[in-house]
Amino acid sequence: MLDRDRCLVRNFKHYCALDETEAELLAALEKTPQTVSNAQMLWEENHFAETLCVLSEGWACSYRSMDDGTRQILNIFLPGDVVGLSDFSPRRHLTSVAMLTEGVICRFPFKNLTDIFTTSPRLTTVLFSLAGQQQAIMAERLVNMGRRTAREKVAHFICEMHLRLRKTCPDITHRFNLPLSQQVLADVLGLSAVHVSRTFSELREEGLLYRERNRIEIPDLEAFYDVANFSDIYLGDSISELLKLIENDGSTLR
Amino acid sequence: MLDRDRCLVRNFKHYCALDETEAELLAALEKTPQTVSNAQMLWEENHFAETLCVLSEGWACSYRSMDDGTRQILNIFLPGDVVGLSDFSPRRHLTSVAMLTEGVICRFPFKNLTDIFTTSPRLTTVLFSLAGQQQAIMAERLVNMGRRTAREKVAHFICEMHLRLRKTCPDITHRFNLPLSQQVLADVLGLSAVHVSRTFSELREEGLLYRERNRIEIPDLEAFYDVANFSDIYLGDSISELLKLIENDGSTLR
DNA sequence: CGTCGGTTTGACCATACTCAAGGACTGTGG
DNA sequence: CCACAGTCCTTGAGTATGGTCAAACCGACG
Repeated sequence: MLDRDRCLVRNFKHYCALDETEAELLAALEKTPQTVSNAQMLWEENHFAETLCVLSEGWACSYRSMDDGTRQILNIFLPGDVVGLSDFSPRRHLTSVAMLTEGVICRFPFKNLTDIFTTSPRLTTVLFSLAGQQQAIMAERLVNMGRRTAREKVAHFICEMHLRLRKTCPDITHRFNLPLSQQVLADVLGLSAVHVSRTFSELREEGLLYRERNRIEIPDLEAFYDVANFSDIYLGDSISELLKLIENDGSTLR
Repeated sequence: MLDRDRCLVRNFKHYCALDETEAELLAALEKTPQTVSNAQMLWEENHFAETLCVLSEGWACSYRSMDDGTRQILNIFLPGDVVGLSDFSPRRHLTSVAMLTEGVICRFPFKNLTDIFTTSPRLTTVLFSLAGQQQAIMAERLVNMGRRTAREKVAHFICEMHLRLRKTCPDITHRFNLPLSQQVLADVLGLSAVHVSRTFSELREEGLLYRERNRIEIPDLEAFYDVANFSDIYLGDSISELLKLIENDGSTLR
């Protein structure tokens, strides 16, 4: 198995040492890689939820379609993310998920997840934390939608993406690739595509942000974070800290 | 221990049979009941997260404070809810939590949660599902904020509360108590208090919704659900169905 | 070279915000 | 029993942010 097929194992090793059993449990989630094209749907709203999946390569998003034909995007997924964790509770998917670029996904059945619950409390904890992180991202977006101007919304979202990408590619500084059209951004931020365009123009004229095709450039990060009122704590991954808590006093653990 | 002190056990029994060990694990979460007054804070944003808590009686909400003094409420908690599940990942609380009425809470340390992970895969599954449900509610609210008018927002939120309350008090029909001021509703919905007032007036004049103090009356539920574009699937608790899935093929379980 | 998706720009409009004043009700102390 | 403060709600007038519609543009790609 190639390393690029073991996104999750790599990801999790970042948080805690894995023994063989654990590595196997995780690797089991990525046993069925499958290439998918841009805009391909992984599943649809209301359909029976048979599998989750790991996004090994490419970008995806979950969304809800509205009656009037518009949609609200709820989450953007990056390589290494587990997609569908939040759809775990109801047996039907609450959201549709579609690719935003071409990529590689690995579907796996719920059963693998419950296997992890029964076998490894440590992995369970990490999974719980991952779900929590996704929720934190959504909470932040809720704040964004409710209490910020279009300008702040756009800036804040760019900051979020910038930071999330830096976590896996620490060499990113003030330039990065953002394969999202203005229509997609509008669907994320609850704005119209036209207004997103105007907002980009505004930011460009002020020299705060340049965007060309999918290329983003932020000349002065600090100034830009300021526009967005961006605070990064909600993305802080203190999972490893959390695990320490368990291991230190949790003699019952393994 | 009185039954009213074992909110969670009662709640969980709704989903699956509990053996003694499991009941004890859950009861452990409610060992330290504590009465709290209206508006009392359970914890504050950015503070070190030492405990979660079970809300045994009363209503509470989590929120994020903005620089300009306003706030965005993220979640409303009802009796029986576990508060802070989403704050599990980062060691600091990402949101403040305050009571909306007087009530009773039971704080418990993270350790209890990880104990459950190590001991009972079934409870773990249910907890995971509960976290998922809370996320589903937030997702729905995100849709609400991004893609609906003030009128729909207000109506939708009332519907959500109506349904959530009915789950624990099935005798509620078209009248119920909603102890939330218009300012609080505004903070939930990303509107101004003034506009919430106008919206209520509009709905009242159309005979769709009456509100007096904290009393809500919905003369025609179907018509009202229609105004809200409300679909109840996201609140459907299919946890029990999910557990069946585990038990049926999961011979490893217990 | 023409088509297509994505973007830009303008003109106009609507939804919801702000500010401000007044009203209704509750609880308090005289 | 009344005066008062305090909270919550209502209503009006003016404004602003962002939506809609429509046309033109631009670069990619067949």
